[in-house]
Amino acid sequence: MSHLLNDLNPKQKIAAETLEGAVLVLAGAGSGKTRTLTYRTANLINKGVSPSNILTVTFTNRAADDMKAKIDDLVGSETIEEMNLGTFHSICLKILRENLAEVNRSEGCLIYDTNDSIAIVEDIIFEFGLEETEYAPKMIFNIISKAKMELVIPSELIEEYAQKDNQGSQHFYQIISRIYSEYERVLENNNCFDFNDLIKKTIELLEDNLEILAKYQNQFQYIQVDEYQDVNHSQYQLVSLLARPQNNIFVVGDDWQGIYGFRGADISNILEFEHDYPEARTVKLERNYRSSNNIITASNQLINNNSQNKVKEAWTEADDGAPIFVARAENPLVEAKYVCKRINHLVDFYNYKLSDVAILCRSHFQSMQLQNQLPKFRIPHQLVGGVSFFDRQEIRYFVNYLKLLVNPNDRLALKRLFRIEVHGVGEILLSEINKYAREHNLKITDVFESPTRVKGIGNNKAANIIEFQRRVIDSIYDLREEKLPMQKKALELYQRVNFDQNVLAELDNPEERKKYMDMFLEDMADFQKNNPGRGLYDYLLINKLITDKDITEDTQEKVKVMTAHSAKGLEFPVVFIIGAEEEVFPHLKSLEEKAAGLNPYAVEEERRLFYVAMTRAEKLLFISFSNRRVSGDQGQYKQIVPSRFLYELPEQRLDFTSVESKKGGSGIQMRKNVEVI
DNA sequence: ACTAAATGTGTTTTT
DNA sequence: CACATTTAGT
Repeated sequence: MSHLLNDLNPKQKIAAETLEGAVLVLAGAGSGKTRTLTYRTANLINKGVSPSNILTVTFTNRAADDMKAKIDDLVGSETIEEMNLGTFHSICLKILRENLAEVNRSEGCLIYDTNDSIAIVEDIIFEFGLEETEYAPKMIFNIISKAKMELVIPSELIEEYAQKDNQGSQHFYQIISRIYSEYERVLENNNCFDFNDLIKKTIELLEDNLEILAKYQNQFQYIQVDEYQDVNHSQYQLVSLLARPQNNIFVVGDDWQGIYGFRGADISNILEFEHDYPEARTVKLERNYRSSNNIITASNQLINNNSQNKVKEAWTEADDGAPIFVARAENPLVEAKYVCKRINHLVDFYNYKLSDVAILCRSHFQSMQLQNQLPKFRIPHQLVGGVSFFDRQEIRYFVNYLKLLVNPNDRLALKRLFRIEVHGVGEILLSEINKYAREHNLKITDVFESPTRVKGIGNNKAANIIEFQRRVIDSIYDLREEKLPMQKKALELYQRVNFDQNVLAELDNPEERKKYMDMFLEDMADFQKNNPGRGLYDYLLINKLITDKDITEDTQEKVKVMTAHSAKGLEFPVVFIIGAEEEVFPHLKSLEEKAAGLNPYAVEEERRLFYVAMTRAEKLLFISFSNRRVSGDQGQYKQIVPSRFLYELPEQRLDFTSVESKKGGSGIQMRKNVEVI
């Protein structure tokens, strides 16, 4: 199998052949880092390492799937199943599921997403009688979440944060610490994990149980981590814990592409790898195989405006290629039309396919204008990320029934069902019911049996609650006992609670929602067919962890629209970056964070994100911005300042165009080289 | 006292 | 334009 490594260049080969000890691969965009990682894995297996002894961590599920497919080509599919390949979250979930009792959870334990977590915090704040204006649930959750990523427990929170934040008083953090500890208690009671728990609880499990730690350390003889620049403190701790004592740890990353600071990612992990592992071997992959020289040169010049960089070059033997097309549009509508026209032009005259094209934006909302215009130009498109199928209201509603079916302890799901189904009882009465249950040491569903005991609940309201209890809760508890295939079970529940009549009919557009519900039930059937032996529980868990589910299925001829974040790791012959404007890209929040001194590197992260966006392009790169934007309702125009990043690109590599809508006409005038910004 | 309708607001990025 | 908060109505 030695020919396998001949596909690699000398540097890549060194990386793929260094199997023992700590290795840091600094790999620029398009330098073949996934390829190297894939070949190294195949090499390990060919050298006799058992696939089950290899742990490979990727940053997204999509990257994991990609790599699986590539390794599959090299070594065959049966070994893939034995390998531990996935995101931190999915790997940790697997470990936790093997040791639920040790982390105070039991069968049926589900995952709370950010919305769920905030809802829990909101309840606690309400229960503690705190003012939501002063203690905004979202803000509190962010603090808790950050603490969990840094492995700070409630009792440590005060001294960790009170001094650092001079605006927050000691008192403020004392209260947050109390909320945090209550939050942890509620999650345990509800038999749930939040995203951070997946990492944090795994570390606690390993630290508290030395034989379990030894077992996994022994299993994961070889550890490989992709996108190491995006690893946060807890993930870093987990990796170093598992890698001991042999420290066969191979990390790949690019400090220029660290864009997840907001999620706790700390690029000093990659910057200090050689300090953490003094024996480490460092390999730099600097040759770019992806983009034209103009794109490489321009993006290099951009990224060198950052102060926090590891010394690294990026070079290519490719030709200059086309210049980078920069366009100023009169307003966002004109900008969207410009993008559409260019795409049609490329398809009609330059032999590009629609699937060659990606449109990247900073924030989801920017894609609205495009979503309107693309169909008008008959350009099929696919929105990647954003509001997914599973975020639709009716799907979210129905998932609550299923969650309770799987995990009867999930009080949040129960509460949401109550809010959906029971009319005439709002926030205040429900908390009275809760209080009654607590004081009399009853389950809340026991109180539902005879609700008139609670003050404020009269006969009419009681009747509604009892009806809810019979139709919904009893159905769910009955169905728990039955041994049915999950899709049958879900369908049965759907009919028993009469979802169509009781829920869908109350919402707007019930017919359309019904269609999505049918799709949902169909998706469950598919899952069941493709994953024999797995049940409803797996289905719910997987949908929590996989947000880019629909990306792989659709390989049709479509233009892809996505955020720069979700474009990471991908490449396209043609890339459009829209909204290259101050306060959009770089985002206003980052500018504010920097101005307030909260995060001096906020704008550097935006620059890295812009760098990521640019380096997705292989041949053609278009960057556009608008001149003015409608700000109020009635035509108040706000002048827009072009992004500072545009000024950081080398002029001689650009081709500047100004785009205006012709008065009274439908066309767009192109004036070439009017001026260079 | 609670709900439903009407107004107001403000919008990062994701596992 | 989707969300939350305020206001009027039952």
